[in-house]
Amino acid sequence: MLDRKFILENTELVKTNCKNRGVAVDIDAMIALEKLRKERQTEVEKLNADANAVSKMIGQMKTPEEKEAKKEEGRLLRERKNVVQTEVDEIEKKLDVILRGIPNLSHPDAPIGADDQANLQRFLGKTPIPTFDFEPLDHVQLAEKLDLIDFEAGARVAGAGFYFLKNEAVLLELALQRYAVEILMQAGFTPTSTPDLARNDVLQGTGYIPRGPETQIYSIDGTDLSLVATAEIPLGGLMAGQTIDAEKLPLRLCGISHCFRTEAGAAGKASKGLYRVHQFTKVEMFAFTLPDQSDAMHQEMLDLECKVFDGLGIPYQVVDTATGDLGGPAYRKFDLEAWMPGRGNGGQYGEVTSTSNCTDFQARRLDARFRVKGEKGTQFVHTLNGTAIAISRALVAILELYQRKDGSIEIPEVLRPLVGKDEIRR
RNA sequence: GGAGAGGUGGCAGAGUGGUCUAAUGCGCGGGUUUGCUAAACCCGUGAACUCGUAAGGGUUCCGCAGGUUCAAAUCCUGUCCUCUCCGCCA
Repeated sequence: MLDRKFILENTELVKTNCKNRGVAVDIDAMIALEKLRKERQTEVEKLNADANAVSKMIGQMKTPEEKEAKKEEGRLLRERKNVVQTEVDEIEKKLDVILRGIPNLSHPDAPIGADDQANLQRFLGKTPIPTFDFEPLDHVQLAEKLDLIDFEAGARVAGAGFYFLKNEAVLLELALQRYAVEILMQAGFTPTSTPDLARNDVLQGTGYIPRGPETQIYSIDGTDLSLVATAEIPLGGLMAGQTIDAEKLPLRLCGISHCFRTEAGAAGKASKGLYRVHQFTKVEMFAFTLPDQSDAMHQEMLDLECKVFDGLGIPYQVVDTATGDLGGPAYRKFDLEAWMPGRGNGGQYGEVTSTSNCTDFQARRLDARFRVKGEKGTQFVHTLNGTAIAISRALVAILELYQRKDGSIEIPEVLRPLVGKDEIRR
């Protein structure tokens, strides 16, 4: 959510930004509403002051008749106040809807445009794309052969999009978490394992919308809880409503959680096997920073993501996401797309991480502030998030990249001590 | 899950319908006194929004949301959280 005052003072900038992001919002309607709200609010305050004055007088009235007359006067004033107040509340609601639809500002260096492939700045990781002297299998075939994933059992138990990891896939899942957390701890991130459910107001604070036709979120019937789509949700909620000492910033956290996504409308897409599933495990970075620290923190998160994937020997490209593809909260977003030999026809890049600088957009909704010692007042913190490792997609890349001609799979070197094996073979 | 108690400023803690503009203490900031420090004494001390060039003013906030009333920290309802006891449980 953007600051109202900011929108009023920078109308053209906000309009241009909405256009760049492909979001249609009627800023002029919002400004008109805001003006109307102010007028009505002043009216409410006047009526309120008058009514309070009457209330004070009631105590001093001598005769019951005088008291009754004053009470009546007060009643009338309150009634009128309530009418105008209701009007104010309604305007406020409308304003809120518009305000929540306005996306964050965009980083000046973020490529402008809607088609995300056109003018992106990219760079590649350390590992070159491998060539195979045989026809590589995709991860579904590999997992079948080596008894690593049971999609059918997953479907029987929970429906399509669910799966059982088995055997070395489980060891890989554990190892990948340990590996990622180790790197993050060395970088000063406090590891957490988060609730997998969160209150709906926390979801909304982080910019996720529970319920509704477009939602990606599973909600628990009869409660105001939802399954989290990422640890970003509970980690953002961690500081909701809090005021942090500026000295404690930046605050680096990482969370291990299960992630649940309905993937509504995703059916039929290139989403075979583990690539697009309803549940997976993820290690997520999250940071609360001072406003002037967030750009550097964003770079730090990107560097860590690269470190994770360079370490695993996975080839990838970094994408500086174009404005039209940023979503609501992000000011700038970098994605890592790993090379997946079994994807598409002869291999394709597939998104494996995403790191966003949300500036104060989430913080405003979450009401997460900081205070500088000795200074008056508070300001909103900046929040950032980034995937350290999403197990399901990392598994796709690892299984497909590390397959050998004889059908076995080599374990990436950094994971060997954690898995306790060099290869997967039957 | 059952029974009970409770949520008030940075903290502790008073306040049970109208001078609450929230007592008091601690903490914190400043000052006086003073070889130094401490003590003592004095003054000040929350946040959000908003008006004003400023000095300063206004509105809202007693977990949260509703309700009753001319008037709510105070009464009522719901809800969240905390604590104690019982039950259940990995």
